[in-house]
Amino acid sequence: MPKPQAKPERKTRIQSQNEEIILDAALEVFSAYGYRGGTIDQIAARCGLSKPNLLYYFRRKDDIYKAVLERTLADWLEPLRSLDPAADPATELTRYISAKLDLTFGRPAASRLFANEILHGAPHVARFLKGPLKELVDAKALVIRRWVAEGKLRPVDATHFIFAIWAVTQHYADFAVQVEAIIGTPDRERVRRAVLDILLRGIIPGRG
Amino acid sequence: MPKPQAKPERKTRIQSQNEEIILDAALEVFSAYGYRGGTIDQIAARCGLSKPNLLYYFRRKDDIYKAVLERTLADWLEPLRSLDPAADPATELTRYISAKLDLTFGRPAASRLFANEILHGAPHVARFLKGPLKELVDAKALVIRRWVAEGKLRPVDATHFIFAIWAVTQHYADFAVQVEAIIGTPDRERVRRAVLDILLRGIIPGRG
DNA sequence: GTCTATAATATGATAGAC
DNA sequence: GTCTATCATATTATAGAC
Repeated sequence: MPKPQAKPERKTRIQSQNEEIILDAALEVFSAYGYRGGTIDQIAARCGLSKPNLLYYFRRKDDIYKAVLERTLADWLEPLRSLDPAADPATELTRYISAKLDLTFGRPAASRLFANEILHGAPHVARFLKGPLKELVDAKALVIRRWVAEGKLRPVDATHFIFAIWAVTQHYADFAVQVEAIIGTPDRERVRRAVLDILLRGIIPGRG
Repeated sequence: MPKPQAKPERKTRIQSQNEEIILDAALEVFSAYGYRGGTIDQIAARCGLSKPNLLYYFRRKDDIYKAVLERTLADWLEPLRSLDPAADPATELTRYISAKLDLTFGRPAASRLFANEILHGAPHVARFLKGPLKELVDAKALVIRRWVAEGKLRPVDATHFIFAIWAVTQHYADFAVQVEAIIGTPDRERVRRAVLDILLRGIIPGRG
């Protein structure tokens, strides 16, 4: 959070704008080097502010990190949240996986920031994982189980299936340098087809 | 590498033993906090050596990190390497995926160390990725394509299928705190069955 | 080989002028 | 709000006694 000056005045446009610039730069730096590895100097340099000026907007390094992390969490839940129980499973799962891949390729830094946070024990988002995330996954696992019960989907371990979707899609952001080392810059449409095929062929009736 | 004293004497048992202890401690520290986040102090404290004493065995922090990373790379390739083209695909892929899961649950710190290294651009293992790893993946993708051509496996994008296996199996180590937040400590056998089912059902003939 | 002490550097954070 | 200068601390790494 930015420090409010004496009186709780409304933010100027300059302020909001600078905060955005800082958070964009912080996302790049923290996702590339980790929390400990990224420095305030780097972030300041990247957005053309002096270090003390940056620290005027965010008093401490930790505040910057929390802000950039929180900004990504909401977006992260959205695709799963919009999984519609009333619609056709094949359509919905295809849409969900495609949306996750769009995030992966469109905002790889956000994926890597989140991956880094989890990888190192989720010190800043433990509450988020055990609260909103768990609730959402539990709810959507129920949706999948209902689809299975209704015969619209072949039997599958719902929660682990969600984990598999996350793992496979985020892989192309989190392990991008490895993917690139092996196949060069991946063709997004080919990735999409391959991933949909691998994840869905076995459980969409009439597709196996 | 440990610094050889004046003459290239053979290592004493104490030396080799201490190096092992140091590398074990370093694996824990670096995998938990990242390269930058882990300190020599932490590693020294964890293995009961003084910091200068530790630096007698490995002159620089970077040397410790490289050593512990290299020690894991060979083991990481082994399961894929042993994929047998002459054997039955269903058996081989089941064995491979199970072996990966055994690594994930048996040595999660090693998985997280590697994940962290890749996540941050693979500064230390770029050559490994473009050399031995790429060669191995290319070779094993050919094996899978042959199986498909022989009708032993349904059509699948071989390389992306290997990526999917990596992603799904390593997820249980790299994102362990997230998994735990959602389902508690996972039951390994259930994970194994779920993962095998999700990854193989669609492409093993007669299993869909 | 192992220790204490310490140098050298990097980095988070603040003081105070403008 | 933004800057220069600087402090305080953490951390890598070394010197030199034992």
